[in-house]
Amino acid sequence: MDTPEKATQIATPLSKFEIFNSTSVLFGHLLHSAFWVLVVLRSMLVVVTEQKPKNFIESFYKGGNCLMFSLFTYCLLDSPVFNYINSLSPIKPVKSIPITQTYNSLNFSSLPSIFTSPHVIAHRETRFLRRNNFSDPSKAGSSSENGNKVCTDDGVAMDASQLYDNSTQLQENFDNGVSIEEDSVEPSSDSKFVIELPRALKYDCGSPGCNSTPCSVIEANCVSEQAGTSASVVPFVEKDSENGSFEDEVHLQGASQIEQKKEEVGCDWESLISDAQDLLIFNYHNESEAFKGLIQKSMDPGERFCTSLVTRFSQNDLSGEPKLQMVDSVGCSQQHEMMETSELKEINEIEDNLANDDLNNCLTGNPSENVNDEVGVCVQDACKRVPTLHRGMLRRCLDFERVARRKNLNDGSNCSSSIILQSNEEIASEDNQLMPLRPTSDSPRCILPGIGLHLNALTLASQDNKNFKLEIFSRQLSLPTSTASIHSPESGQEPVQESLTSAAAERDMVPVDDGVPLAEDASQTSAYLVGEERRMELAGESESACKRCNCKKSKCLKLYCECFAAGVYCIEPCSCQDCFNKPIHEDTVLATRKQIESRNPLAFAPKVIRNSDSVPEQGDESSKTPASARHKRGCNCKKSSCLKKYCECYQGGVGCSINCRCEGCKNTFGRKDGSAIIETDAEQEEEESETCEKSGVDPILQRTEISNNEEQNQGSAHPTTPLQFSRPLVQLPFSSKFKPPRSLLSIGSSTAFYTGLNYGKPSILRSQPKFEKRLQTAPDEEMPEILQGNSSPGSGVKTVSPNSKRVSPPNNVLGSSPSRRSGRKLILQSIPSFPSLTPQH
DNA sequence: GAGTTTGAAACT
DNA sequence: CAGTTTCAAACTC
Repeated sequence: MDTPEKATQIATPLSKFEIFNSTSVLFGHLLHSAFWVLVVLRSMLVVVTEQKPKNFIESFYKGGNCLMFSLFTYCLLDSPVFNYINSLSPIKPVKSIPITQTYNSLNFSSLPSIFTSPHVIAHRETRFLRRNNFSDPSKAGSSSENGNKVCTDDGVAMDASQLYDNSTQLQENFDNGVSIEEDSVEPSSDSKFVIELPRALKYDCGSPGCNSTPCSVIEANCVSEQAGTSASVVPFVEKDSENGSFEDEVHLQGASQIEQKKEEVGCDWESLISDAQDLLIFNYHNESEAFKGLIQKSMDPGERFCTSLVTRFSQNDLSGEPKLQMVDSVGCSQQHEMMETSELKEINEIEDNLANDDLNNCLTGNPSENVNDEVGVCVQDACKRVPTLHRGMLRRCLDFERVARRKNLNDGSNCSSSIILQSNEEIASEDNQLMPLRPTSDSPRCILPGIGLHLNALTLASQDNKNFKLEIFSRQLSLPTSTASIHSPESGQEPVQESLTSAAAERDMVPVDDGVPLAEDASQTSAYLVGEERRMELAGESESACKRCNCKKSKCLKLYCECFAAGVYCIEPCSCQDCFNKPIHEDTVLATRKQIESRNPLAFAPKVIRNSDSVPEQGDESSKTPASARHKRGCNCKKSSCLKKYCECYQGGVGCSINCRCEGCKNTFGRKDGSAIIETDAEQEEEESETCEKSGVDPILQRTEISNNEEQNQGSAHPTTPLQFSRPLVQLPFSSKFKPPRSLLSIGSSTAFYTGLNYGKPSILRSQPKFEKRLQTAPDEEMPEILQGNSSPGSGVKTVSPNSKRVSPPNNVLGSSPSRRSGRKLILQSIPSFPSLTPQH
């Protein structure tokens, strides 16, 4: 180009050389186009013919036409002449990579494999749409994409030279601050279609989330890393398609690991797939997908995440219960096969987003840098991990109720619950894996909750309105934080917990918000799951929450067994003997449970009731203290003076009440006779300190309790079930006996509780101040009524909160915010159970 | 970890 | 409903 001749020619507007050059380029493009058109046609045919090369295609393929063409193309493209032309043309070797890959794929890869994974297709498709619209943002992703591409090519010996060239070129591009994308894209103007494919391929590597500014920055700095991350996405997909469970991989393996794996597995194959899939997109009409794409296009990167989620879910709603299936598919291979393309797509998408976002967070080291993205990630993350959560939840949280439901559902197409249960056993091993994670970090926890929730959300969504779904997801946003924490140690634990808690609480709310009775199997199941998820979270938050019995004679089928009482199956940590409280014996467990409930409907109800009513007895301070809550039946301590955990009141972090028959009560949380509190300053201080911790929460709790109280009357046996929803009592409370540390109890329980007024205790005037306080803090419409009720002795309104004991950890305080008020009622209903650990087998 | 204490749960 | 027994957690050493 620098030759004298060239220089002379420059004067002329269009020299022969240029013409030739352009012509050559055009020719090359035409060849490319032709080739790709062929490929597309083939792909289409394949799709049409049920993804199998048949008849024409097969003959064509076998006949060598394709091969011939490929060879021809390859020769042309690889020939010195073409190379020369290429060197002159704006189209850099980068572009040739896809071609090469294609060539390889055509010759050596099996067609079927290409189309086997709808996930991938969907995956790519989405990207495809996005990229087209966001040329700019794509730059950011492009770098990674290119990087990924290079990686992909690594596996191909043939392309070694080209790869080298490409790499060099890439490097140059980066050095110059110019993304490779530009090079490849620019030419696209000539033959858009041709370029499109390569680009699509790139997209595979790129994450949708990369559109965000942060991502671009990151990519610029860390191309290689990004590439790796992006690569990680693919493995998930593959895994999914192969095993039906990719979640574990994701969690267990770091992004880097996955990356490596991907590379090892077969870059070539992947690239091929990506190409083919992109092509397939044309044939694969997925309404939702298209819709999604449109939305994404129209939206800003930041907003896109949320919107996409919403859209996604809303779509799911419309489509029925695809999501649910999707989730289930994890545990149920059968369904996996049945999964629809749209579902798979969604999953893939989510995964991609998650992976990318996570990566971004990691790279930046500042997860919170891009709030929008983060949020999106979180949500997506939650979605992504749904399966995993399920497993986690399944572990131990299987509520007996669920089991019962499961039976009912067994036949049904709606296998959500059943699947979960089944998966329980199947996934036991997996769960175990997860377990270890808990202690180490929040990550596991985070994951679990999110997933479970997600599933629930999905289930619900399919059945109910979109709003509901939206809420769920929006609530799940909190989870993301936790997720982020996983990647970035920086995030404090508190935030995570908080997020979790809030998420849990909110989740609980979900069912309620819907306002849809959960009586029906499906709905119930979903609601149930939600509760379980929540439990899981709680469990994760505080190990103490985990039930670990040591039963020797009760076979864990009596309330002696904490696990059983809590409505969870025994797990490995348990030291029980002859344990029947396992999924294997679900029949027995259910029967026993029913029997016990028949005797005492409140048997599985939370023992501690968070109730404002209790206050009267104790006096002003009580209002501040956990004393506001009361033990359902009261203790009967004789020797412990209610100062040890032998005392259920003390254990529950609540003061003794009139209901207690204790002797020599010295309960620091509140004595049977309110006077006691006043007597000891030390005690007061102690209580106050505790109160302070909870002070923020109390109002809310009270409110919630109040609201609940209205519905529940302990006088009736049913109060236990929060069940406005018409849920059968049995299902309700799974509760209970969660015995968290005091602090936890006092605070956490609030969300889950089902509160009621204490048994007809005479209300004391002293309580008045408390009431006032309540009113101020929690101006609920219901409050006044309740208060009145409280004031009237013998009102008989009691609280039965299934999970009263299972309160969320102290950290929850933060998590619980006034904003949730509306949801609280709902939460109570859905919360029935407790978090459990891994299911044991 | 073994033994004791304790009080709820279960039984009569 | 009260009394007794059984049971497993809580506690102590």
